[in-house]
Amino acid sequence: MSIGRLATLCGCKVQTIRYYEEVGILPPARRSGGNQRLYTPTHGERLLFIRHCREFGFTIEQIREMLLLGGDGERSCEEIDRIARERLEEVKQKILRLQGLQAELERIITGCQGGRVITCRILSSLADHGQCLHPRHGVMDPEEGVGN
Amino acid sequence: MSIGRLATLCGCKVQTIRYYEEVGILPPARRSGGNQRLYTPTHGERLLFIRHCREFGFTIEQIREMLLLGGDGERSCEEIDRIARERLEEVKQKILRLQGLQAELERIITGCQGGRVITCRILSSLADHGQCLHPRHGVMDPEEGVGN
DNA sequence: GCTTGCAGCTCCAGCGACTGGAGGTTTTAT
DNA sequence: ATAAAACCTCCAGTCGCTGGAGCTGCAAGC
Repeated sequence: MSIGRLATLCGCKVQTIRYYEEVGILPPARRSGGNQRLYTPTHGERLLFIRHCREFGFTIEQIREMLLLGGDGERSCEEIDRIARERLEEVKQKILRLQGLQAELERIITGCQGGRVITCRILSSLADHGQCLHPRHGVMDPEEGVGN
Repeated sequence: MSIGRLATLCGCKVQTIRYYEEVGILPPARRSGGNQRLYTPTHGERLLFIRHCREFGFTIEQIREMLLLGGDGERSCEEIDRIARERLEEVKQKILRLQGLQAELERIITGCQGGRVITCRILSSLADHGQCLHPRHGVMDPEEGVGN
């Protein structure tokens, strides 16, 4: 199977597949006489696993670890469980964070009565920390705004 | 006011301030004889506005636009309102997205009974698209997992 | 006046997970 | 045989910082 076909089947880009090979989570493919990659269904399965993990927001390092742990079928799945639970915790935290943000944004947008910029409550809310109701000011995570 | 003092007051790093100057959202400061930046309270206000916006997840480009629009006090605040509402919509979408993720992660974690890796339901769920209940498979945004 | 040490300066590389492009080669279809 | 599409490698760019190297400025204590 060519790299293009694999990309189509797995719903990702050709460059992404080469990137996964480069960072070592997808094993190098056999090459044709003209140096083109030839993939097996096994590669396809692994790539689908990787893509699915990425959709859940696992990092490449977490995926690498899971693939390593998954390689030994007799090993306890404790560690896999831990990684997944860690990710779940992150997701929950981020939801809370965003819900706070949503409330605050709604508050400042509601304040704006649609006049001129000089009296705009959105701008003044953003300018003035005194008006800020935000609970964890300045300690955001790097994916959603400022990370300190 | 030195750059270090400004950084302390605004709760950000010295490098961040220099970065904002470099990308043109914070005007260059007057320099001392020894070429060190000297800031005024006006700079401080602007920096606080920027930091506050960043905590809400506005991009540098959105902040640039808001600063530009805010510069003319007589202008209608329609555009500011639009930018803020766009951001609110993004936040709402991301919350929905993450809630789906949370449900799915909880489902696959619950499936794992803590045996050996070879029978681990977390791994098989991640490997098998057939088991995937995820609604918007493969169309995630770049901040939370895969973006296509 | 001299040293010490922190704070500042510029320039550049790196983060994560890709993405896109240049410039060349191979495969495939007509 | 030829043209188009797909492939190859290598490198730069994305975003918003962050950290480091290697230098200079400045205030305080002796």
